[in-house]
Amino acid sequence: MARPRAFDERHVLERAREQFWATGYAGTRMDDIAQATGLGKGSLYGAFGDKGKLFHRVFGDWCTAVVEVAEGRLADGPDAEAWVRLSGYVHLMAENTASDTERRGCLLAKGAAELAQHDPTVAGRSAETMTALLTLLRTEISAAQRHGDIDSAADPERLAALLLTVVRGIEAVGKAGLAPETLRNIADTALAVLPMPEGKKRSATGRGPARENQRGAVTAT
Amino acid sequence: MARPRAFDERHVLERAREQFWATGYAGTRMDDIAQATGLGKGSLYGAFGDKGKLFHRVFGDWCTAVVEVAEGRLADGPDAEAWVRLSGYVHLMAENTASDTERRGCLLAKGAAELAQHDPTVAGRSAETMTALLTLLRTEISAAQRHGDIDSAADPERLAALLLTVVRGIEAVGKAGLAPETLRNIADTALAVLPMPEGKKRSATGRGPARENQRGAVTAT
DNA sequence: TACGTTATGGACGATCCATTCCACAACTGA
DNA sequence: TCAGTTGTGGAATGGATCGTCCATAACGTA
Repeated sequence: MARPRAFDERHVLERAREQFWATGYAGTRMDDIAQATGLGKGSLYGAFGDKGKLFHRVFGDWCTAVVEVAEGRLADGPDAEAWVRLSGYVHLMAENTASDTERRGCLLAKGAAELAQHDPTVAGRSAETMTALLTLLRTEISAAQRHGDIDSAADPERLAALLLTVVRGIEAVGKAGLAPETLRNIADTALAVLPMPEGKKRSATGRGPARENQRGAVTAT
Repeated sequence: MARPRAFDERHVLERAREQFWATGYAGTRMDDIAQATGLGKGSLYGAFGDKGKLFHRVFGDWCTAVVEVAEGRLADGPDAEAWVRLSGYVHLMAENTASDTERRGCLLAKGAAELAQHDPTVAGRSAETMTALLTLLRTEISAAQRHGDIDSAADPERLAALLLTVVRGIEAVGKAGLAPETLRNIADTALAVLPMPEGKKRSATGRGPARENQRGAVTAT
């Protein structure tokens, strides 16, 4: 019927994401994206609308990825391993920030900081993402409570909010300049202070389980 | 000797801060600032250099204020009240974010998110600020430990990093859209999970002490 | 009071950037 | 092979924005 597209949409979105991630919304020019993707401006605008729509697309995909990473590690499996999943997730998030040597931070945080105040779409999407993460964490905490790894007297909703705050906070203080090793320690400490059931004991200063290797994989934070 | 300035520098910096705070660095125009302050561009540039220098000035002042707020509440007073000071500070920070109805967030977080990656001045200043806060929190935690309000087996350095992360994290999740009441709960929960000495007991879900009124005062977050 | 110096503020120039436009290319169905 | 449709890329456009310039104003000093 007509000339087919010569580019892969996913690929273009990836490149666009890199740009927005690196330089923020206002800081990236459409020319940058055109150059980074190899597309002409005509194709770019024809396929994605305008700069705002393109960012919303990228931002939305990122939020989806953030939740998917969490879903891949939380709220699925036997109660006996809930604690391991939970601490694995928190450590993973800390590791992501700690190994972000370029200090790009997280596109979710960056986008929200820059645009949430004036852009309802961004504000809404980031709020959705937060509540989704909250739900996953709460579910996992409840599981850990059933298995006796967390004091069942504690309110899982509140602990989930605390953990989410710590995870997002690690990102924030990391961007603000705290050392990578400090960030990893924070994750350990946060897990260590979660209330244990009577009898069991975890040291508040103790190190967490061995952390997994990161191998430079870029994971949505 | 010459014509004196017709404006108050502090006042101008305040207005400039409002602008940067509301719309970020890239998002504010020098014309906006000129209009907001009533100054002409000539005066503005004559007095502050260029946009970058003006922002650095505003950002630096903000960082100073953030530390001063903390200094005004922490690390000064008898050990017996250390815990009260600590929880007062954490609650104050949460309240600031919770009552930030305009969703402006914190200029420190916003500026760091937007510029730290490419602007060494901003990066350095925000890092300094974090370590200053860390020191204040550590001092206060040590005091609380001496008085027996926090388990002395815990590493004050680590607990301080955790609390700082929670405070900054509250700002982040607040900007991302969590409800004000949730933010206040997070502060309570974070304080509740701090390790108590053997024998004493705090409930992980218990509410903190009554929170002070905020009266709409704008405090550096 | 006259002069040198600094402040003022608005017009101006130069640049940057999002978006549009257009001539041309690639493809399909008739 | 031709016509119709959609994709392509780069030039052009129009508006926005940073920073400068300059004629003038306000002050201290001689």
